[in-house]
Amino acid sequence: MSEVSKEYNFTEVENKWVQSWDSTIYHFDWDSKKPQYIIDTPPPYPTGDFHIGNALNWCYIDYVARYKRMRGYNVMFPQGWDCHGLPTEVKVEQINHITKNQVPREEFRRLCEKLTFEAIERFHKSMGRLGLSIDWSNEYVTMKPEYYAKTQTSFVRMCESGQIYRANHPVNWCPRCGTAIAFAEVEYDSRTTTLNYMRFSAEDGEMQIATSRPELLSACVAVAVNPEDERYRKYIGGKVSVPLFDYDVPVISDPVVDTSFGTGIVMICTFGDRQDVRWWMEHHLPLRQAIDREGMLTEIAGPYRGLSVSEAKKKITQDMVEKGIIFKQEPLEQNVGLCWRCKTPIEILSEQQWFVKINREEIKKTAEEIEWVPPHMQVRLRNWADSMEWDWCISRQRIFATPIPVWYCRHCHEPMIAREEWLPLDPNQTNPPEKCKCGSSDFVPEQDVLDTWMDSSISALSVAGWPKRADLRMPTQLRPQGHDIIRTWAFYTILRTKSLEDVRPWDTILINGMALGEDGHKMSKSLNNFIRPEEVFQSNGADALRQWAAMGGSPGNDIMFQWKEITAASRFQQKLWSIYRFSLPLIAKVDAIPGQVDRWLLGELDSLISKATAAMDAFQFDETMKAIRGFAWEVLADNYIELVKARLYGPDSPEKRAAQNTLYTALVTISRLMAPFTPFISEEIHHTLTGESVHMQSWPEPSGIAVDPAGLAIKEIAAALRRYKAEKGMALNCPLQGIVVYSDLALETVDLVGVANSQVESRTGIPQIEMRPVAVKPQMKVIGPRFKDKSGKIIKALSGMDPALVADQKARGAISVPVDGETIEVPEQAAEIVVESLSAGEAVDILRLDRATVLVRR
RNA sequence: GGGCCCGUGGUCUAGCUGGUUAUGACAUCGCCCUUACACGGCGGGGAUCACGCGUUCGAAUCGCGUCGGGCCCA
Repeated sequence: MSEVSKEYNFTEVENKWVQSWDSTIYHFDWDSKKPQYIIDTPPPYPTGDFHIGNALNWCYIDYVARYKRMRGYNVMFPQGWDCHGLPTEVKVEQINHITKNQVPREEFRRLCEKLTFEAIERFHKSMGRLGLSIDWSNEYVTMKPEYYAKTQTSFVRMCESGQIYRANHPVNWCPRCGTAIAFAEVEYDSRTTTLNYMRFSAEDGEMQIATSRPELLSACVAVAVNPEDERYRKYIGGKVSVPLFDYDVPVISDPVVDTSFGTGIVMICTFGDRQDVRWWMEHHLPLRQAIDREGMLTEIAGPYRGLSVSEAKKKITQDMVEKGIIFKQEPLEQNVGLCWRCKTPIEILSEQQWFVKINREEIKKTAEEIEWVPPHMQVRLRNWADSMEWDWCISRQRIFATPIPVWYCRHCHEPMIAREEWLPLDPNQTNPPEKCKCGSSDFVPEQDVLDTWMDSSISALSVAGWPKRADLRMPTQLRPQGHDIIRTWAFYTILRTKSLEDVRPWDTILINGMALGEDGHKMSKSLNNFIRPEEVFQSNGADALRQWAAMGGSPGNDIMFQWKEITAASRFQQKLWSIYRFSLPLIAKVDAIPGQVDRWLLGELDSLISKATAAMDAFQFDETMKAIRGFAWEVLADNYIELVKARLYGPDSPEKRAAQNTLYTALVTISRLMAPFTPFISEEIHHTLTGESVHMQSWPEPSGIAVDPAGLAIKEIAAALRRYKAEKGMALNCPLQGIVVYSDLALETVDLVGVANSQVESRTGIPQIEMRPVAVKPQMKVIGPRFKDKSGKIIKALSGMDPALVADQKARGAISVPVDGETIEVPEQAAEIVVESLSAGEAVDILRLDRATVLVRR
């Protein structure tokens, strides 16, 4: 018991508990009668580094999980791993010095899996060190057959219900990666290109058009002008000839054409940009594909066939300048779409791909059924939904991903979609056990694979038991995630859950901000503001990092990482440790009747519990921690302990036992309130005091004790005496000649004697000194609502009245205020009187407090 | 060009269903080693709450506008 170290040794304590905790207490109980609280935890991409941002996300989830468990919920805090994806493929190629086409598909996939498993292991270690209460019995790994069977099942079911289809449709295409990508994977960057002015010959005269993409000339399918544009009205409905390639295209009109851009005439190609796609669909134009999957020009480009886009651009421009077709060039600032992965400019190609239908209205409606924390984040999802123009392209031309369970009949070309009972499967490894409708059993496998978001967008369903469990636990209760993936993960999850099971995925979505570096920029290796959680574990421990995550800012806002916050957290832990170290040999869990000061402390503790509970229910972790810190530091340590020290050090008595028990209660309660935030130090304290794990306890309930005003008065007197001594330059333990406290609350003196180290006399009534009202202080919140627009005048009049007169009237219950010649009666609460005391030459100093007056003999 | 968010002492931050003494941390200044803690205690200084207009008896808080910053998108 007396072996408590002076300094809190976080390394020793945290390592001890990491090793001895039993993680099965965090397992979800599928048969429990308690209300369920299932968390749809983000499955991170494990091949990356474990960084502060990950830690922040998980801290938020862990606070909620631990709190809800303590509140009596059957909590599932599962963890998944979103494995598939191009970054892993690239890494495997680098590590093994191969390209994916040099080894068999299966072999390449195996290499990717190996790398991923190793990465997951590293994450496990860091997560354990962070003290997360994860339910590892519900871990999922998207690259494992038992998970991707679910992805495939979802694909098959959505095909059956017509929500997934295969079609020739424009897609965003990365020529370098050789794959289709979704809008969510397109980044934008501004580049300077050239705007070329060129001549097209029309039936009567010529039309001058401006384009930044002359290499797409052979893909030109129409020329458009604004119907309001007087200059070109006569051409509408006619034809023009495409130069160099010499074929006719129609001149159409469309109000979207910007008359002030270039010449006001636009060349429509299939496809230069998204606007081209819109026009192409609206005006039912033909398709002329001039670029192939490798980013080379096709045969319709004639002599330019086989050139890359940039080579073709150079060559065509040069030829047209020489022939006088291009007559003017100017620089143009333009935003171009890039592949998020390799930053190559994307092209829009028309491709045979698989698509998921997007029902914007249904998604937005479902989003409304979900509670968004903070609420404005829902707007981002709505805006994103409204900006979607085509369906979600889900096929990818990659290897490390969930295979699309489809074959094509070599004879009739009909697709054969796998049956659910055949899953999981890779069509490249197995043939369908059935013949095609046409009778043939000769099939070509689908080589494309599914977008990785197809895996992770069923996370909520998966953790809730889909598709096997008869008692599907949908909706889940909480989705915690960052605001950066609202348009992807949140959007796709809502879409898929609604499509597959016609329910919302979650009751609540809690959005966290990004972790910023100390320079205020998003934490990244390239900016060199990158902090590893391990650094903090080493220097200050996991509890300190967890406190930073809670206190750094309110949820939804970006949170800057700051070492000084970590230091402040450590100091608080040290403070708590000192309180604990002081208390341990003195406290006891005994029956005792609390005195005034004890009831003040217990009342404050009650209000702390209420405050913390309300804040936790609203996911306000910063408020909760702040309230706990404030209580432990100011209320408990600096005031209560200082007041009761004399009792605790003194001989056994009912008063001593009351202090012992009160302090014990406060410490146990604080350790429980802090358990969700700082699981290690809370456990150390709680376990030593009670012999039980804090993580098996329930959340504290208020005991219904109100703050005792007498106790509060004593605390204020003690503070005033400390201040008095400080001002007089006395040591704090310097005895005073004698103290008399006057208060109607009949104050107990036991603690005041100790804290002042002096004789204390307690009297009721008012001391024999003169008190003079010197000013009137109008109370706006009383006057304002009652007298509305007259308030200003009343306030002015009140302030100008004789303070003695007002004090007199106030004592009688109402105050008459002269305003504009009439007299208005205001209630006595409308004014406070500022009083000055006159010591009248007496040999005492007077300390005037709200609840007491203190005379100190000089 | 559009949407969303933000702009509070030197720095970071809370408050923002309107009520006059604006929260906390770090930093800073003065005093104090008081039998848990100097990683501590006590006391102090420091903010026209970005700017302008408006609503209101009253605005950090509500509305409009301007400027500055961030994120997402076109």
